[in-house]
Amino acid sequence: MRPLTRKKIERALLYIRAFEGLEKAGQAFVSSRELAQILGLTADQIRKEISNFGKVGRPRFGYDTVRVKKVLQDYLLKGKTVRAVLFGVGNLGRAVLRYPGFLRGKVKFIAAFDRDRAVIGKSINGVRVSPAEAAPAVIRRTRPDIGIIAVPDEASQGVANLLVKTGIKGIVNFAPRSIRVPENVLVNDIDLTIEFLSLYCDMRFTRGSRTGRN
Amino acid sequence: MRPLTRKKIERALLYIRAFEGLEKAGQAFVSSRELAQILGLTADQIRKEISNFGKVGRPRFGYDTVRVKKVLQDYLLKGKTVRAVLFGVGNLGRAVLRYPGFLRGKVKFIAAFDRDRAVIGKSINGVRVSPAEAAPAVIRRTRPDIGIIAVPDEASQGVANLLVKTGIKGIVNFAPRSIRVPENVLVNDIDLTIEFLSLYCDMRFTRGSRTGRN
DNA sequence: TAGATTGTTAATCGATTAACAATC
DNA sequence: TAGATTGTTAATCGATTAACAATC
Repeated sequence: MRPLTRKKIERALLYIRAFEGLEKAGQAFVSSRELAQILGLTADQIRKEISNFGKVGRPRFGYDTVRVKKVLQDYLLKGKTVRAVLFGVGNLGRAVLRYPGFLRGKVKFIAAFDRDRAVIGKSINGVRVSPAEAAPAVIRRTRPDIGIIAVPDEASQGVANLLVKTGIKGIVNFAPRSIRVPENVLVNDIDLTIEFLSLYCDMRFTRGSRTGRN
Repeated sequence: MRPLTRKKIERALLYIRAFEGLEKAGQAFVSSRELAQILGLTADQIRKEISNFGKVGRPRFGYDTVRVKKVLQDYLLKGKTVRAVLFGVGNLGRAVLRYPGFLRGKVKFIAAFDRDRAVIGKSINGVRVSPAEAAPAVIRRTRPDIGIIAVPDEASQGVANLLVKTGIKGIVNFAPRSIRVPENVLVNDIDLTIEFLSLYCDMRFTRGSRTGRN
């Protein structure tokens, strides 16, 4: 199997999410056509993409929600939980720590850091906030998978440098400023302003409709 | 000029962001090579994409940060501010209302709605929280451009239906569940779990590096 | 068997990369 | 003028759509 692109990974995770919902609703099988309806994609695309993971569907029946979900999960996550550390416990940082989707999901925060005395020492959703200076030692000891940057713009590059230095290989960056990292570190930028504005611009350019980020 | 794809719109907004930063730093010109460094893209790509907007660069000098920023902004936003309404004033909703990037940016919240008595009537960052029942009337009167869904999963489709009924044509959906909308309504899904997990999966598949969502 | 639905191959489309001629 | 940097054309690559043969 060829290494998946980011886009294919995202969509595979979307399928997992859909299978989970169907499983919870007690639906044992789903056709590519029904999945397409649910996700706002085309049946062709779904069949093609799921077939990346083997012949997991059954003609005449569709996909076994429980089984295929498991196949995708095993391939993408191998049962692992993604362990994350957060920098910046402001409004956005707190919302991330309290985000209910991570509970069902496979993301777990193992530490949070801030420079503000007012939040240091507090626990948010079970995660203790430590002073930023403690970060290198904590990270070297606990070996998290990814780091989340939710600090003000000006501080983002500094945090990125720190994360890189401690050996972190993946960063989610909520700060609306590009950070520089070495070749072998992956960054996922989430800029809320761009997310909102791009939708609006797209509305004014597009004829038909498109859903999601596709 | 052909209608831009979502991806090209997003990148144009990224260029605007970069030009703003350079302008603020007092830099009058920037080359495609330097921009590429800053944004983690290639110079070729940047030149090609900016040339969509006309011959706005100067050989030997590069791009006039102030002027080119203005060209892109005029084309994409025509000086407009995007007026948004929020549904769901939980942790994530509050973080969105207080997000500092929107101030500099072109996004303005004109109303927020919730079902929880505890938050109704409060003002968050200058935006008053109204009961969900008031939404249709407020939206019909104030005509916002986009609606933001930050309610629990189970309520997301209901809010989407309400938004569609009032004539909203663009929705940012933070709920980790796909919503169904008519063809002519655009949805931008932001699922934090998928954002985090896709980065992690990508780390485990990728050889080299890639930045952002490209 | 007949029919529905998958898996796969071919065709189209858009995005990225590479190369170079145009230009200040 | 010489040289650097843009704008544009051509080549490659990946993603999407369409069509259909394989399969239960």
